[in-house]
Amino acid sequence: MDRKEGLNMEDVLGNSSFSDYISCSFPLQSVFDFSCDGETMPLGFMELLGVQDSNPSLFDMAQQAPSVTQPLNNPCTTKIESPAGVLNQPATPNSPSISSASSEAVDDDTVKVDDQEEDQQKTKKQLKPKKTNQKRQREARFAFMTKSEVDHLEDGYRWRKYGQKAVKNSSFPRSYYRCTTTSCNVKKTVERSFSDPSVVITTYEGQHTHPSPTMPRSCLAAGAHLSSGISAAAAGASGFGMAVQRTPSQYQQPFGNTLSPLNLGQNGSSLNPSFVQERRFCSSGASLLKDHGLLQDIVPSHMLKEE
DNA sequence: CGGATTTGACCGGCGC
DNA sequence: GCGCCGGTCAAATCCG
Repeated sequence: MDRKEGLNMEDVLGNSSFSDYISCSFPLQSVFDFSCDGETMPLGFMELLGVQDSNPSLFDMAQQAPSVTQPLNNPCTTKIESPAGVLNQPATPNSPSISSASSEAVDDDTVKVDDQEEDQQKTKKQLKPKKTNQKRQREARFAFMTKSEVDHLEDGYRWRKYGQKAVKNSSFPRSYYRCTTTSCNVKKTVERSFSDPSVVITTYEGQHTHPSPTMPRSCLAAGAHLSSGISAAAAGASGFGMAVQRTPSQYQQPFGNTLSPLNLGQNGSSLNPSFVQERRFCSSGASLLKDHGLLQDIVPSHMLKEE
């Protein structure tokens, strides 16, 4: 839709893939690296990403954190690229462009959507006259990369695929998903990196208006407990605090537990650190694996048995 | 049978 | 103005 975003993406990527971009373009830009093997706690991706507007945590820390750069396919590693870094902007994690843009995008849209959607759905069914004047405003987007063999990663929410398109400059199609919960207009697109087919690029758009159907409170607490202030603040403040991006280890290449979030922001220049949180299951994180009750919600039972 | 997925058509925005 | 492209719709199909 917004060509701009496509262009932004392309601007960001150039002719290369996200992975190239991530691993090459900003090797020294604020990168979180949470290793499961070392002393570092396996900080859940969820917690890392669940950052909202005025919340300083993630991107603030992204700027302050020591830049530990590791190869993309470092085992059991979560990387978060600072959006500021991503766009090669001055390190101003709390800059107005970040917070204002994100809140605007979110708040505006949630209001508009109600309004427009009604309108829209009435009219659309009669041969889609669609919106007239108003440019459609898009929700803030947030993309990240996951090294995974499966395209559609479980994230605790239920998604319905509503489209698939071939992507220019890529031999892999892009899939479009929408949250199945009524009144929740979160969307996500999933595509594979052209240059590195093992990398899945997931782009979320919008905010869930409901808790994750598979996310128990205890997990949130546990997540907050596991990680320090960053996660607690992040999970609490985020509209997506309840969202869970799970990446069942059994889906992934043993060496490929890599997630590289990219915040695309509302228009590419402003960044919205809203949302998705990822809870990852590292082989060493036995405690995290205990909650089979949860797992059963999102992981087919036969997979659990295989563990 | 109901829900999810597939897939071709359609639409709007943007660049040339 | 035109063509390209991303995003969405919706009928057809699949699947449990």
